[in-house]
Amino acid sequence: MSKYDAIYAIVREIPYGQVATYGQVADLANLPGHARLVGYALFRVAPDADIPWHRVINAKGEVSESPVRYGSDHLQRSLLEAEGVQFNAKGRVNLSRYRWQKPYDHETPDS
DNA sequence: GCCATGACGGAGC
DNA sequence: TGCTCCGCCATGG
Repeated sequence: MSKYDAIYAIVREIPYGQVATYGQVADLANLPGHARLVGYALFRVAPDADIPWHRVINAKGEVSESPVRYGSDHLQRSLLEAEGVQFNAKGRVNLSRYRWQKPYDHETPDS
């Protein structure tokens, strides 16, 4: 699970009131394109670690959920709202506004 | 060891 | 904007 340690580290560094997409976390965790593993990894460790997993959402800006989660989506949304993240009528957030982005490193959105 | 599934992403229609 | 299909990797039966 060492490789996932990077994922946990990234998620753990997500600041208050901001969110990150699985793809973004995957990229920052040196796992480009493996967004699925990020979600899977979080699913396996979330309840067992002190990680703000509720700040990790999908590229659609919507809080992902699973039949097994059964209601945790409500909790995640509540936590995000408590941090100042506003949800629209479709239950999605404005990624352009709440998406977490590193101050300045090597990664740039575009040119 | 193989098969099916899954907190996703991106491209196509 | 919304839905569908494909790809990628790890886990569980």
